[in-house]
Amino acid sequence: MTATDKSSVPVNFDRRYSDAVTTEKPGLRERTRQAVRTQLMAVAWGLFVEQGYDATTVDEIAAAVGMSQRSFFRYFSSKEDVVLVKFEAVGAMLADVLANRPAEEDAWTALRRAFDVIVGPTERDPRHGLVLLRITSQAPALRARVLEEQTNWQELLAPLVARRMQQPAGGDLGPTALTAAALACLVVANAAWLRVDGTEPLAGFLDDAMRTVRPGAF
Amino acid sequence: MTATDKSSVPVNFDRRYSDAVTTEKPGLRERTRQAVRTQLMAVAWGLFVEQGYDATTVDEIAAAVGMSQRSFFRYFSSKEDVVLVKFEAVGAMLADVLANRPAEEDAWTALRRAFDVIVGPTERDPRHGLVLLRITSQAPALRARVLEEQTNWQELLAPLVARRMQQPAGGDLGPTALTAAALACLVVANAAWLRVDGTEPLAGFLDDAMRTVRPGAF
DNA sequence: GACGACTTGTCAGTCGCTGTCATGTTTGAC
DNA sequence: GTCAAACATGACAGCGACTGACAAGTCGTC
Repeated sequence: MTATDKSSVPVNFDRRYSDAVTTEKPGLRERTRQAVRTQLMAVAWGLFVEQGYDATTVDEIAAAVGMSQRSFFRYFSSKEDVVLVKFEAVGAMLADVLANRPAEEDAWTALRRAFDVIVGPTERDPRHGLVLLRITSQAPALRARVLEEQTNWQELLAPLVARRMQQPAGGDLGPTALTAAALACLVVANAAWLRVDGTEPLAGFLDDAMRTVRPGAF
Repeated sequence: MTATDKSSVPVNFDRRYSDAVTTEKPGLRERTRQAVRTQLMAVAWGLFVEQGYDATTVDEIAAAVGMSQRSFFRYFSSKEDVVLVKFEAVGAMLADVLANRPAEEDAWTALRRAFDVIVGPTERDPRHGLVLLRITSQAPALRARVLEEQTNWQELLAPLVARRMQQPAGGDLGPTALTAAALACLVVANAAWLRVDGTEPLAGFLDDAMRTVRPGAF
């Protein structure tokens, strides 16, 4: 996925924030840490689905994996974070796909194709995506945070979009705006898809939305 | 920004029908309540500007107006609410202006013109808008909530946008998407404007953003 | 085997927020 | 004018998210 590092960082030196993708040689400690994190997420997710996000306390989650509440917060910076990490990964994937789209493809089409990273899985099995959307839409604070996370995607994608647009003037506002518009379409499409409980393909909604905003594109 | 409410209605309009209809008018109690609310907002705002949103506790705000913390929460449902009410008013104003734009104006242009409700005041005096943006961007949870509030605007505006678009098919997804895209442009423009500290006109940023998303419009 | 890096639990405390109860104070009916 | 219902407030207790500090382990390395 990311071509960042495999050995550039000293083995055990302040790894607290580094957990983007599962690397292969992070050392035993880091791997157990990842394992705990994963387990924590799984358990938390189960509880969220079962009884709702708000109704689930951090104490419960911690107890369910047999650790103290304090330790939970050593793995996740907040309760919201447990959900948000799922979205952070998506941002990186979007950027990756977008960067590898054919150079001659126009920005809007490339964005649409990048979104296939999200659309694809929902067609193979919509359940996971639906659960994710349902949980995030039930708690207002969480919903808000997800929205904010998507503006982070914006910053990731905008530079890649800029490369596909020929307008050196005007700063990077144009590319950012176009990216933001595309992401807005994604959000709208997701909402529509959730509203019909995934019974109609997400791709259709997304196409509708993006074609309406830019008629004539793809 | 300042919500000069329905002051167009004569002061003692309901006086003569007061016993015939259930009073929708302020009434003394409701007016003192509004007064307290306003004072609370003013004081809170001062503290936010002075020492930051996160660094200001609800206890402080309450003490500054001489009431208990408990009573603060009888006027605002949350600390965030003190800031958010400023945005709720804007949504209504946008809808109002949009509804009154000439019917033959296309949707995108009408949206741009509606945004003048926001842009206008920033040209007369950018300070208020800048402070608002600065406060809301410094606290992540708050920023997220503002973003969410803007999706509420979306629901307000989308039906009005729909009327300006000729495509009965496809449900209301198209209008919603277009509205969301326009709002995304607004957000992006605001961010750019904040980044230059208001030294360049917001209108320019907004025009750039919206023209990039829909070339050829207005 | 000892040292240092790392992890954990416990405890105490802050802050946002809520329910409840016991006081006034206001309002509206009689 | 009186009185009861309606409302506003403060005080108190409590929950849940989150944090800092400390002490007690665990584990890899030299």
